[in-house]
Amino acid sequence: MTKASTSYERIYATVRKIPRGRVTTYGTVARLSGLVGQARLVGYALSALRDGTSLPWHRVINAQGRLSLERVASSAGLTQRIRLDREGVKVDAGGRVSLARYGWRLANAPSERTRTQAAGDSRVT
DNA sequence: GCAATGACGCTCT
DNA sequence: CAGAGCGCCATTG
Repeated sequence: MTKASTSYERIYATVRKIPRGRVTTYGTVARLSGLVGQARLVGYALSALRDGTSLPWHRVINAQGRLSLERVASSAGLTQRIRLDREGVKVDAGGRVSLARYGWRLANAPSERTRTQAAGDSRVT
């Protein structure tokens, strides 16, 4: 690891808290890590991981309920699928997971939409 | 120090 | 349900 440290550690710590047999999105991890709206950093941190990691990174998927590794066509994508299936998480043929069923969420977390709305959204309630 | 990249999210079409 | 557009920001070259 070159530097990173704090930000990465936060993300890793959050990922470790993900209960087995459940999946969560990068956005959720980012929020719980204090990086509201910075889901990218989560993916970036996980990309820095390597083989032999004790982190359940396979439980972290994107908000679309898809395995992000499929997106980058990585060989690890298959590994993620196998691991999830082994935990009881059914993955669709297209690499999709039912977030409504396995999605892990917390109540006490800031909403990232707040930021998005203030950015350039005009349809206020 | 600047420019480009990225395991993403959300809304609209 | 799928695709396209826009935003946010740290890491890397």
